[in-house]
Amino acid sequence: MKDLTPKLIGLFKVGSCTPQISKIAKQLKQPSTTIHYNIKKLEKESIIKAYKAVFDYTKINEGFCAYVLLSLSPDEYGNPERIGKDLAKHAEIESVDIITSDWEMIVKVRVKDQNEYFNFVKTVLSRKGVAKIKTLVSLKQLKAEFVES
Amino acid sequence: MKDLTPKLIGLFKVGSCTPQISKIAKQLKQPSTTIHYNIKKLEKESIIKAYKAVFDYTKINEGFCAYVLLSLSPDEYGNPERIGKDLAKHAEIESVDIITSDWEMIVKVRVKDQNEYFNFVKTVLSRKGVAKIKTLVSLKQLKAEFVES
DNA sequence: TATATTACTGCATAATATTCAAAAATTAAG
DNA sequence: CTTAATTTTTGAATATTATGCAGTAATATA
Repeated sequence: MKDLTPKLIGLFKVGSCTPQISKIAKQLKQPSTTIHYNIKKLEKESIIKAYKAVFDYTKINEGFCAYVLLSLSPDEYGNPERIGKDLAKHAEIESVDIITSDWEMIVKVRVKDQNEYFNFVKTVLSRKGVAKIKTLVSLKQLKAEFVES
Repeated sequence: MKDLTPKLIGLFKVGSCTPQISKIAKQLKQPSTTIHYNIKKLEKESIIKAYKAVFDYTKINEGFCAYVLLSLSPDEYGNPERIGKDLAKHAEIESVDIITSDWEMIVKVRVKDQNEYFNFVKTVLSRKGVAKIKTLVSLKQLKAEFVES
C-alpha cells in the first residue's frame, strides 16, 4: 500500500486539474476548438488562476472549520499584509482577507478537530503583531468554494 | 463574436474540470494507472466533490467581496438551515456557514461593486427571518479557496 | 475602403485517460 | 499458520480528448 491520498489531496487543493474541453463543447454546442481557444485566452489573461478539486473536508481529517477574526497591534496597522501573507502560506488556511470593521483580518481555517485547532491557534495565530483573536466556529457548512454541500 | 466567457465561468465555478492524471503520475513517480485507480476511488467515496476553476474575481466583475454576519429572528433559531440552504442557491454567494457566537450565520459574497452589493443586500439578504446583518468588506484578499493571490 | 487584428473552426496528430486482465499485496477467516 | 477473499498495483491495448496548424470569418483600426 502506497497511500497516495495525502499527496493527491495536496496537489488537488491548489491545482493539478484541467478543463474538460470536449464535454463543455457538447454542453454549449460549440466546436471543441472554439472552446479550447476561448479557455486558453482566459488562462493567458490570468482570469483563470487554477483548476483544482473541492473536497468533503469531513472525510480528509479537516472536519473542524472556523472563521477567525484578528485584531492587530498598533505597530502592525500600517501593513497588515505582512502578517496576512505569512499566514496565507499555511496549508490549514483556506482564505485570508484584510477587512473593514473593528477587526483587521478574517482567516478561514480547516483542521481535524478542536484539539488541533487549539494547537493551531497557539503555534500559528498567536504571534507578535496579533493583539487579539475571536473564533467563529462553523457548526454546519451549507456551501463552500461555490459548491453546495 | 460569441462571448462564451460568462457560460464558461458558470460551468467552471462548480465543475467541468478533471484531474491531470499523467502529470500527477510523473510528479509522484508512479504509473499513471495507479494514479488513475486512486483518484477514481476518492471520487467514488465522494471524498472529492468537484473539479473546478479558481478565478481572479477582479477580472470577472466580482471585485467586491464581503463577509456578512447574519442574525436570525427568534422564530428562525430552530432551523437556520432553511434560510441557509436558500441563500446557498445564489450564484453571488461563495460560502454559507452556520456558526457559534452572537451571529448565527456567516456568508461570503462576491459581486461587482458596492452598488451591486447594496442591491444584493436589499433583494437577497433582507428577508423574513433575518433580523440583522453586519458586513465585513474585504479590502484585500491574500488567499481564497486555498489559492494564494 | 483598405488593412490589421482578433475570433472561429475543420482536420490531422499528439497526448491522455480508460479499460482490461493479471499479478502483487493486504486483510479476513478458519 | 495457512488459505481464501479482497483490495491495490501495474503493463499493454484502446478509446477519448486536447492541441497545433492553417485557412476563413468577423471585428476593429486607420
